[in-house]
Order: sequence, then C-alpha cells, then structure tokens
Amino acid sequence: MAQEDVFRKLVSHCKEYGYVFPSSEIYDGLSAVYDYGQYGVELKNNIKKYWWDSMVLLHENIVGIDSAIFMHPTIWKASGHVDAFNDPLIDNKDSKKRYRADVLIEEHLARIEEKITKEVEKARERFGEAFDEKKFRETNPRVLTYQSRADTLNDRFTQAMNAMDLGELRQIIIDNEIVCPVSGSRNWTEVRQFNLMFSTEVGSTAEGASRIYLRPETAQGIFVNFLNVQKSGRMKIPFGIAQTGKAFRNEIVARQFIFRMREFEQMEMQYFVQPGSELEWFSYWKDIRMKWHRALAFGDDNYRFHDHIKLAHYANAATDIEYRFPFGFKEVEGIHSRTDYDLRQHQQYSGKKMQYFDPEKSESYVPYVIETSIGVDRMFLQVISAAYCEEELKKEDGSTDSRTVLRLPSCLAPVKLAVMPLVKKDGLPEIAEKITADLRFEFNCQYDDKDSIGRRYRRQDAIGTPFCITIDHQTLEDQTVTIRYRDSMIQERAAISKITGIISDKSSIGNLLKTL
RNA sequence: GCGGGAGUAGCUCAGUUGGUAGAGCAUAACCUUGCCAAGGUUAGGGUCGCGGGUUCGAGUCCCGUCUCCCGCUCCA
Repeated sequence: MAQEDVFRKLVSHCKEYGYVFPSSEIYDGLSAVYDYGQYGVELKNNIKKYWWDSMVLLHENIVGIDSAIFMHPTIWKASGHVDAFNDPLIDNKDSKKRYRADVLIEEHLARIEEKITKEVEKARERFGEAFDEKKFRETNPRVLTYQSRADTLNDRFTQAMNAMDLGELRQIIIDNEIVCPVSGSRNWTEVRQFNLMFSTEVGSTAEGASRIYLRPETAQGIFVNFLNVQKSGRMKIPFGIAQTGKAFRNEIVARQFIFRMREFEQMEMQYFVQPGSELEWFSYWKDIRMKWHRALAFGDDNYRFHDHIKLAHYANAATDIEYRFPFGFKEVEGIHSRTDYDLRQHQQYSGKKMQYFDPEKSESYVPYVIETSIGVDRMFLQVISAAYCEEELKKEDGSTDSRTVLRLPSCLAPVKLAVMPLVKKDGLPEIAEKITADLRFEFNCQYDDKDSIGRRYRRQDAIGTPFCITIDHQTLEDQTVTIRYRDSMIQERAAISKITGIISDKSSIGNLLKTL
C-alpha cells in the first residue's frame, strides 16, 4: 500500500538523516529497541520541553518530579501489575491461536460442573418432589465420577498456579484432553510465561538479593510521592504532579518502528481532585490535551478521541487521543479517570494514610486522580510522520522537481537555522561564520558552504530546518541577508541585526504556549 | 510464539545456468558556477546479516541462526 510505502521511507529517512537508528546495529540490532541520533535527540528534547512547560509553567498548581526507575517491589503488588502482567500463555499449533493456559483449564472445569448440573437436573425431573439433591450428588456414580475428576483437576490446577509450574499446566491440559475451541486439536506448544515487567536483582546474592522490577509505568512514582509533594510544596487540591521518564514493558510483540518499544519514555501528569469532581476534571483535561496536540497545526481532523467502553479495573472513565498515522488512527495519549484506586491501594499496602485534609470541606479523604499519559516516542513518531513530506515542485521553465522536506513546527525543529555564504569567496564565508558564531548562543544553528546553494537548501529541508540565512554580495554593502523559509521557499531580506528577533519570534516554544 | 516475505555500500537497488562484487544517489577533497537537487576531476566505503554444509570454487544451492517487514496473537 502507498501509505505503508511512505512509512517505510520515513523509517529510512530517520536513519539516513540522523533521527533514529536501530539499536546495536553493528551487532545485527536488538528487536524493538532504537536509538535517537543527533537530530532525533534534539527533536525529542523539544517535544519534552513543550509538554513540560505546558504543564509546569502554565499551571501554578502543577509541579514536576523525577522519581527513580527502581521502586519497592510491593508497589507493583499494590498497583496490580504483578498479577495483571503475569499470564501463562499457550498456543495451538493448528489454529495458530493463543490462549491463557489458566483460562483454558478454568473453562474445562466449568464444563465438568455443567455436566454435573445437567445430571442433577435430569434426575430432578425424573423423581419430582421426592428428589433429594444432596443425596443424589453423594451417591450417583456418574456424578461422583465427574465430581472427583473436577476435584482432582481443581487441586492440581490450584497447586500448579500457586507454584507457577508451567510444565504442569501444560500436562494438565494434555491429561484432560483439552482441545482448542477453534481447531479442535490437541497440538499444543509449551506454556510460556509472559511477564510484562522486566526484573533484576538488587544486592549481592550472598546477602540475599531481592528481585525488583523496572517500572512498567511512571505513574506509580507519582502516587508514592503524593504525600511528600503535597506536604513539602504546600499543595492544595486540586493539584498535579508531572513527570517524564523511561518505562519498560516486555511486550510480546513490539513493532511498528518506535510506536511500541520495550523501553520507552512517558510524560505523565496525575491530577489530584476532590472525590465526585473527577468527571468534570476528566473532561477539562480532555480539552486541554487535545488543544496541546492541535496547536502543532498538523490538521485538527487528524486527531480524534477514542472513548473506552471496556474500562480498566481502576478507571471510571478513559479516553485516548488518537492521531492518523500512515498506518491508521493510533493512540498517542491516554486520559484516565483513575478514581482513588492507586492511592487507596498504596494506603492499604503501606499502612500509611494517603489522604488530604481539605480545609474547605473540613474533612480528610483519599483524592481522586485524573491521569494524562503520553508516550514521548509515539509523540515523536506522530510529529515526524506528520512532518514528512515528498513534494513535487514546478520549476520556472516548466519542468518538475522534487524535494523531501520535514515540515516540523519551528519550535520543535532540531536545527533552527542554517547560515550559508552564497559563494565561497569575496569574504562572504567570513561574514557567515561570524553570524553563525553570534547566533550559536541563541539557537541550534549550522554553517554550510559546500555545494550549490540549492543543494544546501535541500539538505536543510531534509532535516527540517525552518530557516536559512544566506549571505550574498549585497550583504557587503548594506548588512542585510536573505531569510529563506523552508515551507514556502520564499525569501525575504532582513538586516543582520534583526535575525535573532525574527527567528526567536517564530520558533520559540513560549510563543506556541501562548496559543494554548 | 506461529505463518508469509526480505536482508548485497550511508540510502534505493542490480547481480545471468555457481566462476575474483556493481550502479545511481549520498559522503569527503579540489576546480568551476552561483538563490532552490542531479557541472568536472578524484577518493573513501561492502569478509554480500551471521554460522555451518555441498563444491575445485558460493552473493547465488542446502541447513541452522539472528534481524526487519506484513498478518495472527497480546496490549496497564
């Protein structure tokens, strides 16, 4: 498909122009891990700054933290991740379907129970009023057979689950002749455990190492610091805590370039509110976050909400902000009303009161939480796929020409401007170098005097540089230069002394924030 | 993890029935030109994903393995 084609080209472009490289490439790469290159890191940092400033600078009641990746293991019990992220899975080789082994066994148990119930119901019809169910269950040979089979199975199953004995789970499936609901076959693979959390050991084994996890989300670092921040910052509800940082999930399938990676970066903000007001705040944040995305001017129609119908165990409302990627509408950000689930869980597991005394209401309560959670890498992919553009240009003589241009929002662009002498003589390079040296303190800028001027413009287009300053012979006479705009390719003359003002006006994150 | 496809220079790809590895673009140097890629000269860069096997000889055939892409599965 043409769109997938564009996506493939984008991946190549990212590599060729220093945005994103496959990790460990000289060793054949590492599945679903990528490194950001010299321009990628700048773009990523700018995205993070745009987010951070929109949270922490624009809201006096939102503050940031930076919590550690390692956290107390009990946190992941409290949050539900230890249970929710641990599934024994098995594949049927014929139907190619994957099942949770425990679910298959539970369903089989339910079928046995069903058979017993059927027997009981049949007998009840036969004996009418005189039917003694208890006695029937205790004496009927067929029921007894079923019952003992179910009991044996249940014991074995419980034991296997408690020990997480994967071989035994598979043996149970085989011994009970459990078949695939789709193919009807018993051609099963091994049972594999998919623990979505990475773990490692802290401390030397001699002293008794303990297993800890790499955080699968940054949110818990905020929840466990709720009291610290609230008290030390004298925060009054409603207030928010923002954080950016790496998180890790051992995804079964991690694919689509940097869209789903095993190591990824999140930008999360947890907003603590009065119980009962959470849905109001939920819709408030939906609005704010959508505006933040649309302010980048990639086209309002390319964004939409996707409200969750099936909610996670902790949420009472949830929506995604989706962007129209080359491979379809996909989630970029999630906004969840997490109720008081997390704080309450931590209150229970830690034994500490995770409460706020509200002077207005004169009472203590566990606050409710609205979460906005956005993946930096997804946002990066969103921005760069929206910006990537192959253009056909009409030349003056009627022939056509093409260029590849990254139409990045100026404030996010890695390189803000390139300074180039029109020719490499007559003192023009010296002036250009001086201008570059002066602007270096304000902007990420490049000097280039290699090849024809047109080719230099195209090189800057390919990395998304929004402005090119060209020094020509007129510069020698009146201290003016041309500013060439990436998107329109239009050139304007301006005094050297005005460059800083013009460019910072058009490319500062602050000016974008003012539009929110 | 299963099925299908693919891995040759930074990128896009060619490479015949097995016979010493190529092009375009890109990169670097120099010359020339000068306001929107593709002027000239020269140079660098590949143990053909990796490991075995068959063969006198393997980019090419066989086996294994790794990685990527597509589909299935999974996705707080």
